Amino acid sequence: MSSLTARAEILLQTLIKRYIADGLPVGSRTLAKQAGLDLSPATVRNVMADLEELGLVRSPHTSAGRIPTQAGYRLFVDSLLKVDKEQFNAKTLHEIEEELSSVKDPKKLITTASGLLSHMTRLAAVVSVPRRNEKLQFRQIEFVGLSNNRVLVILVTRDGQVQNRVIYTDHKFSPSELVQAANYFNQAFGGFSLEEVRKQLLREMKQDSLAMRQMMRDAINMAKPVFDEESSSKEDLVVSGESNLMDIPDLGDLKTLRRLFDTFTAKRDLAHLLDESVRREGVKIFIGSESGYEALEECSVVTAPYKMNENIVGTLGVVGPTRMSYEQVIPIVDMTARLLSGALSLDDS
Amino acid sequence: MSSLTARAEILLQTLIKRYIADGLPVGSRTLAKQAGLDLSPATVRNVMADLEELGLVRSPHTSAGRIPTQAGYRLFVDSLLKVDKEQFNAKTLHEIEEELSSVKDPKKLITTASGLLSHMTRLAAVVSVPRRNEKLQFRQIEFVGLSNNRVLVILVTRDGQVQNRVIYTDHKFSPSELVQAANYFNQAFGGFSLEEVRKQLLREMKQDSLAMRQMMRDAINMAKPVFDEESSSKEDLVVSGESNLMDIPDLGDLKTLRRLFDTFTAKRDLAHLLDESVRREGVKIFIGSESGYEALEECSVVTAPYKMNENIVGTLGVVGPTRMSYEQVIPIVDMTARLLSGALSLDDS
DNA sequence: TTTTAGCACTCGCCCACCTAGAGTGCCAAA
DNA sequence: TTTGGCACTCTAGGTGGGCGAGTGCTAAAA
Repeated sequence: MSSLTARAEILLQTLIKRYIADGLPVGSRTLAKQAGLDLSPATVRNVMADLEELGLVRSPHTSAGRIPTQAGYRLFVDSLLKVDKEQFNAKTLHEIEEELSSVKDPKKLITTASGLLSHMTRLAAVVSVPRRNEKLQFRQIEFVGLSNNRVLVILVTRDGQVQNRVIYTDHKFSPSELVQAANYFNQAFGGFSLEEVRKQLLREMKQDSLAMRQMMRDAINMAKPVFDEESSSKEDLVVSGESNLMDIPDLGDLKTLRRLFDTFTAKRDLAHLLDESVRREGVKIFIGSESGYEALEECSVVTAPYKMNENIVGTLGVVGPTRMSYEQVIPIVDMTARLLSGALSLDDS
Repeated sequence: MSSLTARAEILLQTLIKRYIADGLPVGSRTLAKQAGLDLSPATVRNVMADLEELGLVRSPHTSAGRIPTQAGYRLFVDSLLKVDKEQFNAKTLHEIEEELSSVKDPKKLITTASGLLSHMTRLAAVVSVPRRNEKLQFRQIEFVGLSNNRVLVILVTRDGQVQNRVIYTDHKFSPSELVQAANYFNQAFGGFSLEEVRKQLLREMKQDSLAMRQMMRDAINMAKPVFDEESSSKEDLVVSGESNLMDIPDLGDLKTLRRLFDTFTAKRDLAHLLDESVRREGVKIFIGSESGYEALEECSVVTAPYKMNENIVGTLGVVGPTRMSYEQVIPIVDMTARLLSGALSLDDS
């Protein structure tokens, strides 16, 4: 890739900014005035011809101006775009921070973050709900007998998260049996991480030594499903502000919109996309078909991972038209990820 | 309301059916052929003029055929429409029944029902999640101490539903204190309905007799929030298949669609609408502005309440264009409500 | 060599106009 | 009361011309 002349870069940059601003193809005349380079339209035309040859811009038809191609956007966000981290004033930032920190429940926190994101960007927001962290410490288990040989198993972690599930047993347990089983279990595994507990359970079941009392065996059998479930629980997503996309003229096509909405509902593709972003810190951008999903062809996705106590646990992002204001969206996504990380980490004292 | 002649009724009925089928205004020529009455177009025109005067049909413009008005639809569903309950074959019905009864978790049952509904009708489906039934029997409460004076309160009802909440206390409780408090509470209130428990709690707190031991007081104070919460917990909705509405030409207007989607997201208006339907058994239909919500002006809503052990606990329904196939939608909504009732009631043995 | 002015050309958009077709309302006859 | 006939109305869709925006190219200027 031969590097562009400084002039070409400036022109490309102004073209893209202009196009992002009003969505109309930009002509040489406009561009010449806008760029502040004191060039004639004719010269600009020559440069545009070069850019077109490089595949960075194209004209929708002969007598229209130029619009950026996907490659053009790519170059733009990679090297032409200077993101002003301070761009949204400290006041707004503070409001957001407050709004987030006022929410106690982690699940609600995710929803709130998603809502904020879509509200600020006026685009669709996606936040991945972190799968339950295996590092969490096991605190307590509780068995509650129900009718018909059913037992309600309640699992509590050290930070106060609760998971529960009804299981079926092969015979009826008396209340005191259940209490005993729970006591045994709590003593045996208290303070372990969920991961360790599950591993240990597997081991115990394999051995199944004769020395093991029936009661312990029951306790383990009853508890096992709850510990298994969480590991198989697939990551979920919270989506909000989808309908914002209906106001965007670029996606005016009902067909496109329909596929987009179906993607949001199915969530599968989006989940994959967010997963991509989970590995590395910082904002990541998928432009058009870079996402690899047909439904997102006309869209860009801006994502950033968020952390909980220094571990990346999930990703958030927004989906909008390729012609979105990256300048504004990027810092918003970035900050929201940071603030969410902060809010999530605070509580776990 | 002067009653229509039999002929007028037949014509109106065929007109509406025809219009529902292909969405085009129906002219006198077509209608004359279709109705099987052996009338000339001219005669039909006369009748149409009468119907127009009665406000049952209207023409979009001079040289178009007629389309039903809201009042026309009303009359149609009220007295002209014969719904064939047997219309969808027993096989389908069985499949649905099986799909529903294979789901154990009540929450998932709601989601599944919603999905089925939208899939079968190709419209948007709404199912209200029943607010926690106050008639439910209290079974057990559990207090789990967390860090920083926080206590996790877990409430279990007889049928195995779990509600939990973290509360802040003014001092740290020892594990044994928490166990004692829970024991006291469980003995005092076991077997009561949630409603009774809350009432009783209020009474106890008012008295606050000196004779009351500190431990009981603590127990009551800790438990109270959980019992209060549920009563204030607003009814929630599960919506699915919204994007089906994007395929419907009647709602082609992006503006309309946008408002509709916002309504689905906000859910408030829909919840009210479903509430309307909760009082009386059977299918209820809101046509166009009858719903009272502007966003639903171009839509009809078909709802039916569902039960759990003979008590109506929620409502389900579909939202679609006014020009929907009531003939098909009504029995689907009806059957789904019945089947959901069945599936919900089975489990609570 | 680079930049600029000039010019012919292309294309999309808008508007005005037209026509065909569908359907109506009304009147007079059956 | 019903019907055929007829004049009328309105929409959808197609056509053609003018306008404006913008281009590519060429030749002259810097």
